[in-house]
Amino acid sequence: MRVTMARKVREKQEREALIVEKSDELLKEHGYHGFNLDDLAECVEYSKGTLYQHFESKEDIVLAVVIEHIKYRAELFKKASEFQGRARERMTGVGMADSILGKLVPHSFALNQFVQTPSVWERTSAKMREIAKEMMDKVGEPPQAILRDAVASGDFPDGVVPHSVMAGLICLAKGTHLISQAQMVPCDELQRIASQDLPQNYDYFLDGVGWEPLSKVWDYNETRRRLRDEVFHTEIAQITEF
Amino acid sequence: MRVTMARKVREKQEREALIVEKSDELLKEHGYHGFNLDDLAECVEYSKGTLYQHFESKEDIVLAVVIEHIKYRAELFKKASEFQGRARERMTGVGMADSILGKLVPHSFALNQFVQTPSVWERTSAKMREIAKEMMDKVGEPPQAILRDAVASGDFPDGVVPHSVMAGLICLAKGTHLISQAQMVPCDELQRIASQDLPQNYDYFLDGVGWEPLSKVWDYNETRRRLRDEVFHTEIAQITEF
DNA sequence: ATAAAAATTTGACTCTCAGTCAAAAAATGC
DNA sequence: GCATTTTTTGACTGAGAGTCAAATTTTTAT
Repeated sequence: MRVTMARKVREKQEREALIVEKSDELLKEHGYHGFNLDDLAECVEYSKGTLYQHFESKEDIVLAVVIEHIKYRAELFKKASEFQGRARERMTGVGMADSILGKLVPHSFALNQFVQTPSVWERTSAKMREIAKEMMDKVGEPPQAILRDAVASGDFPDGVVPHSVMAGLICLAKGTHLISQAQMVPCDELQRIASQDLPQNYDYFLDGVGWEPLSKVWDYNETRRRLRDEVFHTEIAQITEF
Repeated sequence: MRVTMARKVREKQEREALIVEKSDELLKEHGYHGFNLDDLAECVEYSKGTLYQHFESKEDIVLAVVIEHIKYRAELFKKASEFQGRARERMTGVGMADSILGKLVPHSFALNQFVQTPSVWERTSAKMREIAKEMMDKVGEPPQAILRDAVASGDFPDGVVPHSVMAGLICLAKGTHLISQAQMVPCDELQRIASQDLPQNYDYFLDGVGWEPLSKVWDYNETRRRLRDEVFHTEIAQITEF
């Protein structure tokens, strides 16, 4: 039966989406330790056994939640890269997208990191890991396209490896988000400063690389203002303070 | 009894050190999920009940292990900050210390991050958290001293907030180490590049900040060579490839 | 429409493991 | 050497991940 099959597949997908959605809520509310499959089963109104029809393990469910966050991140990056402006402005937009994600889905980065802990990762299914990797590639596409444009337009300095710059930016962003959620830091002011000054540090780094136009001849705060109004209007409206 | 008491305290400390040491080994080998207290009890040749005389929970033991890593990090930072040279050279040494730690104790950063997951952190004892925070302060001291020197010597540019720079460096380093241990990244080359190019990215960032002497007038690869030979000789000897 | 067959769902059950605690053992004091 | 205090022990409890045979639902065949 063609029709029946199609409905079944759709229902299965819908239920899977429901499980992931409720898991995200439970994880957000109770953290990983407080998250258990008996509660989840009750919450989605299916038995525990049925959960195992969709996911191989508890960790697999957590990875599915993380994949949703990655998907959202890829969307925001895409939007940033479509901004009309110089390549460096668009890369600034990518950094801003990350900041926005950190505010809209605060548990996102820590959960992402957690699920990549070797002992957690190895309990996820190969299928889910595959999807996660594909989704991560999608995240990488916009920044890579921007880098290509930067090189093509001559804004990017000779002798600098584009991927190295991307690595630097991504590491800077990742480190910042994790520091801002950290329980202990090498210096008390650090936490407040880190998340607050990420845009500034982005500017420093790109100036150091020599990516034109440098911040002394271009007002990137103005760029960020435009990004805020023109690109991330909807997202920022959902954040109480920005 | 004075003498008896002193011996008892010492024995307790020694046993605690043994538990932490063996836990570190077990965690390194089997990861967090494969690490259980029955195995640990057998390994240290004490019963499970005795473990609970020293630590409030499994997570408390993990935090104790992380504290040892932090202690080692503080030592390396201290050594770096005592290098004879310009402030920026010494800060470069701090970055190098982090890279060395990442190679000598590869599971260190991921475990550090893991223990700070809210649901793990809240299961640790207040006492252990206190020690962790004190140790973290020790980590922060050398970089802060270097920053003070940089400002005093005039190497540090006006109008830049010193702590913001420290935040940037720490975030860059943290992000890099976590990326290098990550299971999924936005782009395949990233992982190799990230850890390999951290010194380079450090230079870019500090150039962007405008911290004198800039890398175009000073050879920081030479600085790193000197650090390697003069400061981190012993540590680097323990690493197979650097 | 009905029965047989196939697919899906269920929750009681197993097993592992963190954490407890009463009893045993060891250390201390007199 | 005996009584008291301190320390150690490991059997036990409870929580929760993962399983699987039985129950239920859906599909197919007649």
